[in-house]
Amino acid sequence: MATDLHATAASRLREDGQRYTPRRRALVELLAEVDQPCTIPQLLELRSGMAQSSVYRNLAVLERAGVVHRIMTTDEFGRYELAEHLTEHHHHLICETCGDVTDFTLPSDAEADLEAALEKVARRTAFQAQHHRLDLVGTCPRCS
Amino acid sequence: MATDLHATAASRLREDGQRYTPRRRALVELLAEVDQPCTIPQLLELRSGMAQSSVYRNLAVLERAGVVHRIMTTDEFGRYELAEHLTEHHHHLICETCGDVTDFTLPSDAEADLEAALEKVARRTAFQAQHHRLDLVGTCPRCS
DNA sequence: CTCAGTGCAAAGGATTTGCATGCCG
DNA sequence: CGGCATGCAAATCCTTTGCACTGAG
Repeated sequence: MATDLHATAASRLREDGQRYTPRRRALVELLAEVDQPCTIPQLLELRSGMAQSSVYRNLAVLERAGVVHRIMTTDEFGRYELAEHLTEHHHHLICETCGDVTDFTLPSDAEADLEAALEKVARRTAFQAQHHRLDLVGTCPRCS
Repeated sequence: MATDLHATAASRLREDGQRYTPRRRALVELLAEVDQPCTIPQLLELRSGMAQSSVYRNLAVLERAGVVHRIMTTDEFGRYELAEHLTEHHHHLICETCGDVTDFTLPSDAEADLEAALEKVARRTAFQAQHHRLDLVGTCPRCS
């Protein structure tokens, strides 16, 4: 599992002409452990000792290689999570109070229906869709 | 139509203890005309003569009053659109190349199915959902 | 006269970049 | 050796804020 994760990450980076350095490995490991989208400050706190600029730079490299994904929620902070190739297709619960983001999945039939509907929209509008994004915005249990 | 728009905006502001000033009216008018989420630089260009700080401040006031809505896409720019009370429920096509955002709606049955599925998720996770957000991310016709 | 709204300029804060150093190939 | 990765510090860029001024009630 964890081996697969790093092997895949390494191979993606290699294809992009990049190395899988210890810092990059550490970031991937961290994101896998936390299992929810993280801000850079959070990552820095969890693994102090890494320069802030290195975190930004390495996450940018990992994103270009398709290993991680950057999401924007409702605030200004970018959040990073492992790319869906390394996890599974999911959506987000966004708490407007504390900013926390957690994952959820839709029953596969609902997901399939949604995809079919979006497919039609893309065709109708001549939009080249790469992926969709579905979030619930509100208040998480801890904040309500 | 346009009368309704301004009347509603004015009343919402009044309830919030705010006035419907010429600048605020101009912003609402602009957003209604453009009919797609706009960045502050775009608004400034369309209606030069307004101080940048006034645009930021007035949009913040309008947002608190529920007249406009601020969305984040994939970049750092906040984008504003009229609140759904003043338009209709819709979703977004986000172009990763040019950053442009356009609206689309789902067939009402698909929308209803989606809402039912999300309702279940909210109950299951004890998350107080205020609204949902669905976007297609990809490349717009002009950029592809 | 009072107080919110406005413009201008400066401050904030997340993110990026320049540069010197260190390390892997 | 050569070149990318890293740390540190300075620079950027969107956004917010302080302050003096103006205008409506």
